[in-house]
Amino acid sequence: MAGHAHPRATELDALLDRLRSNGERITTARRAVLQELLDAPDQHLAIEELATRVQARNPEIHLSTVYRTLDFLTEAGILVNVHLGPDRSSYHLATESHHHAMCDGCGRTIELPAEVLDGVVRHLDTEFGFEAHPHHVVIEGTCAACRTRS
Amino acid sequence: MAGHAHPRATELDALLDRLRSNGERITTARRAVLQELLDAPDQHLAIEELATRVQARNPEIHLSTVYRTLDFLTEAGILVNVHLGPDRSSYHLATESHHHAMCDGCGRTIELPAEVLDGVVRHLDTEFGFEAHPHHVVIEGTCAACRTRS
DNA sequence: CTTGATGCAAATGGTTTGCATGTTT
DNA sequence: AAACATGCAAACCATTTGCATCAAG
Repeated sequence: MAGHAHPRATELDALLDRLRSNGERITTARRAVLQELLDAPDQHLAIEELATRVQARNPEIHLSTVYRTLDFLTEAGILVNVHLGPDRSSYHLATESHHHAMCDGCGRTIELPAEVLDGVVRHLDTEFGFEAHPHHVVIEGTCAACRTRS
Repeated sequence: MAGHAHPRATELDALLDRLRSNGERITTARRAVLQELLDAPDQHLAIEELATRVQARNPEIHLSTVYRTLDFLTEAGILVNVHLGPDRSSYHLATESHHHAMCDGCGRTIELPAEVLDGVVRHLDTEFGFEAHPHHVVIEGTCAACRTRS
């Protein structure tokens, strides 16, 4: 089949176009940060790790720029910040909302579809009049692998 | 009815007894921190707020001691640390596990019984082999009051 | 008296900011 | 050329730590 040569590049371009059409500028730092996030296996990266990867390819990008870029992209609605715990702030693309099952043992994270909380959302509405719009909720526990291991 | 004079004092004593029986020392700082937490309306306090209240009654207690005390009590299993967001770390008593509905509008928190997540827990087990033990999960949304206001 | 907790002050470290310079449009 | 992003270095600020002193058991 022809015409799907670089899926990552395509995704990146789509994001950059979104910025452009909002009148925002495309810079090396913004491109690099998005690129690394797209390339990351599960697309979740702690700031430190992200900065390391960005700087591996673009040593001129200063850490403060990474922070500013992250803020900018979050503000622009392209990224989302998830708090996996104290000092475990991580960013990923703001695609559909989803949740996280985080293993206490290995620290790994399983992505869960947004629907896993649908029941709870309904419950909160009828019971408390609370209109929940949970994004990136983190649920702790032990993953299958760590479970058998112990 | 006689004999229930100071419920708070009684609760405090129970906690202190727990420490004592573990061979831990009872100090002014520990007593003061627990006292403030017991006195707080919803028993959730950010560190800064907690420290302010503790020092209002015991000016000699240094901020670093508050930190050390919080760590100690958490280690001892008497307190739990909840992360309501970036820079919104708060502590409360480790009674039964429960969860939090946090309003984006007013920042207030509703306490939810642990059971609201039972369905999810079951789901994660059967679906992913993930043994969830969620403590103090935070679900964002809009509370009833803020809902009508807008 | 012994062990461990505290006050204080100094260090730490992640994040933010001011400003001059370089880029994007 | 104008507006904005970046590099750099310095400022910030919550949290931590070393050490001499004090208090609990």
